[in-house]
Amino acid sequence: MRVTQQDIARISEVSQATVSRVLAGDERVDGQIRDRVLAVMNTHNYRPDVRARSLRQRKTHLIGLVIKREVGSLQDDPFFAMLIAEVVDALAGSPWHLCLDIAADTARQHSIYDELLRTRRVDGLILVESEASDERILRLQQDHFPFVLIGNAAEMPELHAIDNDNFRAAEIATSHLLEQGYRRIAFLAGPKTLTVTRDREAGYRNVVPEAIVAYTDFGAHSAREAAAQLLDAYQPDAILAMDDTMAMGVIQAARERILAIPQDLGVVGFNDTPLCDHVEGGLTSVNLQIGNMVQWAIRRLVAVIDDTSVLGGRQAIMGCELMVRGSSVRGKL
Amino acid sequence: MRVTQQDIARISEVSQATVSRVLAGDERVDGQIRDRVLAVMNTHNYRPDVRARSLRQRKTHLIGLVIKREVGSLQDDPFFAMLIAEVVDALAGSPWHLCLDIAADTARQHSIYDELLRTRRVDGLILVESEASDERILRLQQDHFPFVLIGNAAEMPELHAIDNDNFRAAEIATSHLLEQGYRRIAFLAGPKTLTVTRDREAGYRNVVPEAIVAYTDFGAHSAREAAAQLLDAYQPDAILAMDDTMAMGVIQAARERILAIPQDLGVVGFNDTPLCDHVEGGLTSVNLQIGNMVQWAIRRLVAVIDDTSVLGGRQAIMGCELMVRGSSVRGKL
DNA sequence: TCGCGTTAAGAATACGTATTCTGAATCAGA
DNA sequence: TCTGATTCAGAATACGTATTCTTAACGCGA
Repeated sequence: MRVTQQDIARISEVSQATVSRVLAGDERVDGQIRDRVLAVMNTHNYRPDVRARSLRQRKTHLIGLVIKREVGSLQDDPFFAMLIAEVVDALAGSPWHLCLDIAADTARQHSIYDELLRTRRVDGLILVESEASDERILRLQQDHFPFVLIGNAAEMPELHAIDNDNFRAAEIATSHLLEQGYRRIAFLAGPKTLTVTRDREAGYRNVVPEAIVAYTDFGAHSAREAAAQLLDAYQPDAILAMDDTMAMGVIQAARERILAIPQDLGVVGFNDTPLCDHVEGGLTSVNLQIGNMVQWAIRRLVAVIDDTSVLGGRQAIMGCELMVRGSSVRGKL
Repeated sequence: MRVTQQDIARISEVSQATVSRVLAGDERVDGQIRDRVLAVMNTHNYRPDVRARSLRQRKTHLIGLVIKREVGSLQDDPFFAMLIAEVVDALAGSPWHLCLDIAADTARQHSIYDELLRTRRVDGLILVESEASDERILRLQQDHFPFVLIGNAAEMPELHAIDNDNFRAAEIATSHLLEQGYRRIAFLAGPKTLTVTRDREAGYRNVVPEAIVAYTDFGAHSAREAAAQLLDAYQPDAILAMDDTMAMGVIQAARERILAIPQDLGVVGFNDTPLCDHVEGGLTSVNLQIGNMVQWAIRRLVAVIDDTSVLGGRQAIMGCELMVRGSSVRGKL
């Protein structure tokens, strides 16, 4: 049988309320009694039942991380693994725990919402890669449910959100390719509906002399096909891909055409994942400081949950850094 | 304010108990009343509070997945991403949710145990890559806490566990290299304490004419260094690596030495991760059917939690399949 | 018509904790 | 010495649900 506060109280010859107070570190309880209760707790290996605590305090201390993607993309794209790892890391040692859900299709998304917040399983949500007009966000808002966005939310300044400066990131990456002497730089973009796609495309267009853009789905496979078409139709001498996984697809397409990297084709990705080191000579990529973003998001989310007054604005933009490796460096021509 | 069973009861002009019964699909409640209550639930958008339910039923419907690795290895090694993805997938649509924790150091591991099971946050645990003499397992056993192992537990047949046939897997991979004409085949092993390492080493030794073994930590970086030493000291013509990530390290080391793959060096990995497609010509790898393992583990865990009589033995061994790609095929010499 | 078994819903309770309410004891001030 | 404030711990309650206990109504056989 499980040992409860009632048991501890009986053995310590105090009331259950006192045990609870000791547990909470209440100053008003007498030192001698406190020590006695603590000792009993210790010998009986007591730990409070989080289920009862959740009911009473109306707080589960669980944070939901909801990713709107195919479950399989978790394997293909290290970005999400990085994200999850950072969340786990940021939560380590805190009283908070992670509840993870991933789904792309709308029906499943809705059931996740039902399960996670309407039943009050989690205290707050972190949303990743939501679209601008995401109907889920409206539901969360009208339910007054605590949540934080990772991704662009410029159109809704009342939301708590953190994002990269994707415009600038694409500018920097494109400029770098120009400096390296590449002239026909194509942008292999993600789905057109995502704000992250639009932001980067805008940054790219702002710098490039002549824009060549192709939209495709995430993943190495789609990227490979799209890159093949791009290469055949436009003969670009460099491709900026939406992420490293797609850049790998680009590299595969280049191999098939016996294009040497970086001589014949410069390639740059995003996210600075471990994939970059698996490319011969290294893959140039934009580091988006996911760790910082996640830390901000969690700090903010916890503050919202605890109803702490939030310092600063509701949105933040994280800087980024171009990690130059072999795939984009051929020296000036 | 949140709508509760009490509210539904009041509006439907029945007792709270009846509402609860309707929710449970209790046959004994009158059809007319049931419809009325359901209608009220619907219009008021009622969903039961999972916190109260957890307390009452002594069940949180949360499953903990505990990975004993550095948090960072989640990014480096797609294996864990695959594992997590499979768990999420297997849980989708079920009443169960995933609580994820990752940590390598012992202190943090212990606090995870405190947090997850002694406070009854989760109903059961899935453990991955535990060592044979893992002290955590003893604690779980004496607490009678439901858990399932993914990994070898042959020494403890009373545990519920599922594993690959790692002996056979290593045999198959090694035999394949022999068939391809490789003669000096080295095994780049993981930490010596892990049973998975020992099992595979045994399978390898069982087939190879002359054994060359090096132990190292997981991850591409350690593998690269270890492979470099291996190549310089023993001039093997093929290397069997513990996983695909380590195989990538091997490939890097080979590149530095201008060794062509597969001509000068054959390489085989484990796990059949997406990394395999990122290698020129493809990386040969052993597919361990993680999906099947995870499904077995979860089915079993849920059965143990629900105290359902378990059919079949307590342990199962999953088959595997060698996915032959370019990195190990040079035709017979 | 009486009594008993059966059915169906309400009343009451328990799950383990945090917190408010209550009361006894102590202490300070006059 | 008495009064009122203060301190500290116990009693009581609530959180929202599931379930056991209880009771009222009904049907059926004698």
